[in-house]
Amino acid sequence: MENYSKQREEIIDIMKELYNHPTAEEIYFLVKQKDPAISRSTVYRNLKFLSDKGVVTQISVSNGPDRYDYIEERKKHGHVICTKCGRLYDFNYDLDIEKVKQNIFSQTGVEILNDGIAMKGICSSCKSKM
Amino acid sequence: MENYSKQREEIIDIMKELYNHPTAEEIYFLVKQKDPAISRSTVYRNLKFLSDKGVVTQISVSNGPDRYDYIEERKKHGHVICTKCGRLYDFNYDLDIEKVKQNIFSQTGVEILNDGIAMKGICSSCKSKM
DNA sequence: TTCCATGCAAATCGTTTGCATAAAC
DNA sequence: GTTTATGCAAACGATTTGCATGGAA
Repeated sequence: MENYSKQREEIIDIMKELYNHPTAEEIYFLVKQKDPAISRSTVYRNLKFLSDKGVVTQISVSNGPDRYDYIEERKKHGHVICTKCGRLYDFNYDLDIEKVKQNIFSQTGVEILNDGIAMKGICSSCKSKM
Repeated sequence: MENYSKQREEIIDIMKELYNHPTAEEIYFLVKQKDPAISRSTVYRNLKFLSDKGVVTQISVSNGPDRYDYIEERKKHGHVICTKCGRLYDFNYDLDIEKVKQNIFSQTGVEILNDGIAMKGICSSCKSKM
């Protein structure tokens, strides 16, 4: 996995346009509109490749398919998922995040990735229904 | 799902003893040693039930089965996973986490759960191999 | 002309479901 | 007795894999 391919370029192009954390399946259908011959496994293979390369983030959510996010350097952010409705929200990093990262590093030796912050909680609309 | 059952009690008992974020499969085999007749689906059903009830936490990790953690009130902690080797580490909450939670709440309206903090990063041993 | 990526279908993994039986209330 | 939980096996969704073909270096 190092060579150019038309399909990989198409996948990256689509990812750049999307801001809603699409699933592999959603990406597959969108790319398919431009390139009907593309196969599902090419999409999965490339998403894995791209997340290894740090081009996209893979967000694994409970009880559902993984979501993907194109990483823009200028927009570092974390993700929060509502455990009731499954909705995924972005949030921007603040100063305190850096302190938390350092604390975790000193406790565990793990260096948190720039996109590696994911939280679980309950969103306001779900909370109001309880 | 509200009644007592021997199987559910056995699952909870096992969970209380484990501190290594076992998978459903691992829990199944451990309970099976005490109760060979128990079925896999009973384990899955009860883990889901218990995580809905807030007795255990469900931790979803990329490219692998979910992990479960018995929640002890006195030991609130978050989880960090190394994206290279998949090892899962605990870390304890600090003061700054509260500030981060508040910031996220004001940005998104999502209230972070006590066990809802999961991070991704690279652990020291994987980093040294790069 | 060698290596890497693709498309297809089958396989795999983790988990959920339908249904008959058994246990709780 | 009625409800709820279990065990089994089959179904399921998401993802991965083997293999033959096609494209890139």
